[in-house]
Amino acid sequence: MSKEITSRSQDYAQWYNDLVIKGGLADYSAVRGCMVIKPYGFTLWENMRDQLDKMFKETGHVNAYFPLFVPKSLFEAEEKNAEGFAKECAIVTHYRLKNDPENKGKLIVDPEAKLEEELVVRPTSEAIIWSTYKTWIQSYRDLPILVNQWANVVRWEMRTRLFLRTTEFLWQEGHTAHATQQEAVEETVRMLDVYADFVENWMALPVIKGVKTASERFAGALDTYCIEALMQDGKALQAGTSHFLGQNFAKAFDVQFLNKENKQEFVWATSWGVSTRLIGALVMAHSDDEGLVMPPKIAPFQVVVVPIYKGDEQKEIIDTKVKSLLQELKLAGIRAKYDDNDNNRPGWKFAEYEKKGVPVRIAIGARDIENNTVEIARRDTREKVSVSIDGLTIRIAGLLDQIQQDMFNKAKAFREERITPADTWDEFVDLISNKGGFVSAHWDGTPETEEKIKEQTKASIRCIPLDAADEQGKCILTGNPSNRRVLFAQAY
RNA sequence: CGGGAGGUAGUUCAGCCCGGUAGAAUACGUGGUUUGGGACCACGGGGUCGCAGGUUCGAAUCCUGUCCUCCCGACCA
Repeated sequence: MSKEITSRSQDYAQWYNDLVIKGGLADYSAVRGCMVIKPYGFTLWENMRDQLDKMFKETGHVNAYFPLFVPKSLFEAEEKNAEGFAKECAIVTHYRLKNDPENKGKLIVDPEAKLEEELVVRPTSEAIIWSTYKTWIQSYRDLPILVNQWANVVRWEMRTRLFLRTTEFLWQEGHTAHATQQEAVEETVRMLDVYADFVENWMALPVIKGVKTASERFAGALDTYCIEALMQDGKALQAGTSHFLGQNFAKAFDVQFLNKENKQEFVWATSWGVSTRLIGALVMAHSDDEGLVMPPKIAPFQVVVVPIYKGDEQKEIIDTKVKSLLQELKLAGIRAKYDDNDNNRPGWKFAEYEKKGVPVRIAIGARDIENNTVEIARRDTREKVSVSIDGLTIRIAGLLDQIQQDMFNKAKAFREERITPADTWDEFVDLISNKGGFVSAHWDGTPETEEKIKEQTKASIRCIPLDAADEQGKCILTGNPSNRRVLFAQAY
């Protein structure tokens, strides 16, 4: 990698950190690799969570909650899954502290309180959930089980980044059990579609649906489906995954049911998840140098109203106007905030809410009262217009829709611009290192080739797109035959 | 776990090379003037300089050790 790109990516990391921290979403915590999600960031997460939860319920799922701790013996039951996560597990070995006899006021782990069996802090919940499902399932009449849980998980990563890769993170994980393979595959694809729908229509972020190659597959899955998004620095980000687990977990945990023919069968499984990483995707995809840009549909505040006044008299008149305006906005289902804090001046507030990415700002001052107008500024384009206060709510509602749509279109145009076909190795290398984005190229289907390409270019196969057309071609590296193109990119 | 940078006021950092009364900006508190793109004045509170040793009359500064953080790499959602 060239020096220039290295420094550019360093700048990008700085830009990203500033956005997250100064935008008020999150901050570093005192705990290694963990972050504090601040109220503004958590409200965003809640909005995302509520919508996803609604979509899960619309597709027949229910929520439940399983333990944080997984006994090691359960964890190791599904071999591939255990192996895949073994290197990044936090483990509870003791259950008690005691006073340090040699160091007053300090505590040490009580060696007497060693656990007979260590507890793994879940990096994912397949093991604990499937050991439970065993007790829930006897007959085909118990199927399907369509359960989701909202939870935290812990993965002891070497290096962390706010939202994108923290030691502890929040997510949802769906775990379903089915009587047939076909049903399970359908479920896997259905949930991938739900994710794509959510990310595109609520987060205004276009994604590519695809299947992972064997080496990128979830540990223990037969197939991993994914949605891949493109960030503004040209790197790809896996935004969500949906796994077809086959009968692996059923066999590992001995989950069988009696079918209609009175025969024992292993159940078929899926799991799927998205995490607070989506917030990282949102930040990297939409923000500009002024700060965050929130898609209206999930923005913590959709509208902020800033009063501009001299003296209490003007303030009172504005207050009255704004009060009825806020009421109207609320009735229309628009999340609005009135910032009449007297400690900060309007200019300060303008800058502040731009950093936070509030989609629409309404400024109202004495001049406006006189003319029966307000000033509307949209965050995404930073355009300002003065409009009549009559019919404002309808105008704002329309504007929010427009912003949502425009943000999606902008992100999509950016991505389309950066899906480039490559037919020779030189072309491929040039595109990956200089242009970035997705490079669509032929691959011979072997893990060895995939690995070599990754070593040489740092680009991995992000996915085999679901809509990839059959096309005869030659592998970009080996020249061996291939019958469709896959998408390569450098990734987070 | 390798490479780099860093730990000094709530925050961002200067001071360190060349040892000698701990600083700036910003944030915070009080009072006042302000308010259409990050206001200004006055006064004020706030730091055992990451931690532990060592050298020295004297250490933020030099030496040794140690812990932690960030960035890059490896690993990964």
